[in-house]
Amino acid sequence: MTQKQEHLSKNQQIVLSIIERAKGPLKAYSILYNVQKRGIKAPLQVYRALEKLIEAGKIHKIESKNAFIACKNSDCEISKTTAFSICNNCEHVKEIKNLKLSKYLSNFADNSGMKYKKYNLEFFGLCKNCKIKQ
Amino acid sequence: MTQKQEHLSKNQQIVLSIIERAKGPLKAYSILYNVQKRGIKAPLQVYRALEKLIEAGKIHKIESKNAFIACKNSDCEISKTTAFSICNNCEHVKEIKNLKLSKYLSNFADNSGMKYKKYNLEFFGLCKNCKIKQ
DNA sequence: ATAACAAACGTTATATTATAACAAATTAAG
DNA sequence: CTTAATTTGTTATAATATAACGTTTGTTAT
Repeated sequence: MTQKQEHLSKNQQIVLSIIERAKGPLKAYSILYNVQKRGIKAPLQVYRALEKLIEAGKIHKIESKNAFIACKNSDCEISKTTAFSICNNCEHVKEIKNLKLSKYLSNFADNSGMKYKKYNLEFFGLCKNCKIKQ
Repeated sequence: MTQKQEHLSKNQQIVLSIIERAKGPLKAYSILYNVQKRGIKAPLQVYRALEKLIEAGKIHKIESKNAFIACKNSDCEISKTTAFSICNNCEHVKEIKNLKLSKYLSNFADNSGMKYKKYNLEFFGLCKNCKIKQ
């Protein structure tokens, strides 16, 4: 029962709620714009909250987009292993939850003698909808 | 024999040669600093060269670091599928060339109906050297 | 409760990364 | 050659992210 169920601070809660309500990944300055009515005025306040939320596994950063998305994988406790599918057309992003994939990658070892504790995988392609339309 | 053996322009050659000589990934503004003696004066000249070099598969962007590294996988013709190992301590970055891994990921399909043509995978951990020292 | 410490906050300034817009020069293709 | 496409040079500016500092709030141990 020693869940890392962090208590979230006020700013962290505000930022998280914006990200959770969003349909897709949000950029930091777009978050900032959205939370100004709630008293958060400066970029740094947003970035600090983002940092903590990432540590807590509540959100992930989509590196190729510099954007942030809520974690839907409730069982990835600290979620150091992430995979996303990204549509090149409509920009839709979805976290991939696939046990085989995550096992495969978590156990991956090459001949470098390096053991990996963390990875981030971003797949790109056309989503079902956009494939039809084109 | 229809290799996409692009002719590289002057600026593209200059930027590529800097990246190829480097021991690790280089940041755009560090590249800029390195090529100023060769007549490239502005960020945009560097970014334009980087863009073309990525398209040509000569270099890759390490998204988590906003840095650029030469492609050592001579057989990845356009290299839309990339994997890297990154040491969290010494920051050493190495492109992973592993046929099983690339086959596995290239063939990966989840239930979303999305077919992936491109991916980028970044593994994090401690390299052999840093593991010993700690 | 309160002292001691850690975490979060607010604020200003600034660093870092990346692109827009436009005109001139160079290169490739018919 | 000449037309089209690409690359270049240049200035300005947008977008993303962190440094530094002092204050406030929250936690823990006595």
